[in-house]
Amino acid sequence: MFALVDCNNFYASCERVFNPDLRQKPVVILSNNDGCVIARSNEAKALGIPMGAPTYKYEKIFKQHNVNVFSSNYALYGDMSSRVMNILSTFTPDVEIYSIDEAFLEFIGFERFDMDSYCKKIKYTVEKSTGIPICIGLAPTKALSKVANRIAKKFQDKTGGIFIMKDDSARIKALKWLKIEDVWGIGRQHALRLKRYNITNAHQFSELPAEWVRKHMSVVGLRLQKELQGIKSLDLETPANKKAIATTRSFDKQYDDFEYVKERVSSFTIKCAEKLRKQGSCCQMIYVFLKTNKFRQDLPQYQNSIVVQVGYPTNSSIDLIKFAVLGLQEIFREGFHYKKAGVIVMGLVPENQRQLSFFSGENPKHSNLMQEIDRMNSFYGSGAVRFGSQDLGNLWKMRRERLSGGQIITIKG
DNA sequence: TCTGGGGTCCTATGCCTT
DNA sequence: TCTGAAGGCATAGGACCC
Repeated sequence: MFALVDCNNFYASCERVFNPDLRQKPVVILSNNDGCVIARSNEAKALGIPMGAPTYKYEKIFKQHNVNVFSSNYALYGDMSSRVMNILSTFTPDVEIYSIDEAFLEFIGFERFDMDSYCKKIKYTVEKSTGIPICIGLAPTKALSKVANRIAKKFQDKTGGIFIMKDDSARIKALKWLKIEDVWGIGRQHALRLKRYNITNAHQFSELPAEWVRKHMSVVGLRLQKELQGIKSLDLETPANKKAIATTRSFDKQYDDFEYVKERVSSFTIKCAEKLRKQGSCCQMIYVFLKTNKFRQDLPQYQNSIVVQVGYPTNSSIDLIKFAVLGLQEIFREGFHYKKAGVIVMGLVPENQRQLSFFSGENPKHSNLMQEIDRMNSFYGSGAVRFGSQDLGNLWKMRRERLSGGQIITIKG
């Protein structure tokens, strides 16, 4: 059996842990740059504030209904998330952390357990120790546990936040209830196509001929279909090292100056290099892109990207900046107002397995230097040590005007 | 004025080698 | 030596997730 444990309105719930006055009140959390709404409490949902709503369009509604609006505070949410995950792992050794607010639990050898009361115990323990409310869906496969979780959450009054798909008739009833566009793994495009064939719920999808699903939705769709039929096709995934690492941001304003964009790209590259070293990886390619503001169709539009082959595996910030700026010079065009740029490092190999080249390679001194920089940044705070290409005057800041006072208290040992 | 960020997997295509 | 089939690899793009 698989359980999907999902934290309710996670970011909003985190803010409430640190400020209990927010209970029963509408709360929304904004994206980076305070651009749009990325999390809402139930009260905010009831006001009709949709996911992804642009902040500026909803300011009036926020004011009208005294909505508590917060900039996102990922350090806080990450810390709360690991507290929840730690507790979950005391209930079964088989846990897959699926996202910041969700985990799959597998129960092998629990046949004699009363899963009803076991799930209640999980829910009670998490909520009591962290203050974060959760819902649990239990079913024979991962995809079905997603469905069960949805039911647990949707009908909380009846389910108490826990739903167990006990037999096949429960499975069929649940799938008939679930709209096709709400099935995990079926996005907008697939939902549109399925509806054209009069497939409107998950049960109809599960009954489609396998060849049709294979043809139109590839092996991914086929696996999903089997899962919904109750045939296990997905296992818990063990955490692997990342295959690509990205740092991309929208700017606070539009910029047309090369030096400004260069500073941003350098900073993104440094961030990527830090993430590489943290994971113990080196990259062999670096992808740089930039684009104008797609929402300003009245202005000339331009976007471009480039993959720069580094030639040797490295995680040296110094080297990577060099290559990223070379790439940027290739794609930058004068006369456009840029709104977003990003850096993605790819072709990752483990640091200790890199092939050294005779003719080119990282300066051996870099490794020690980077270690020292990472150490100082971790001690004095991120950004304590900067590179010449970065904005030394700290001119650029992400807009985070509505940060809550939530503090993380870490007790070591 | 103001619309997020970071990932994964799969397929199609073209080129090269066997 | 030529030819076609088959397989490997890189790349781009689409679809999905949170």
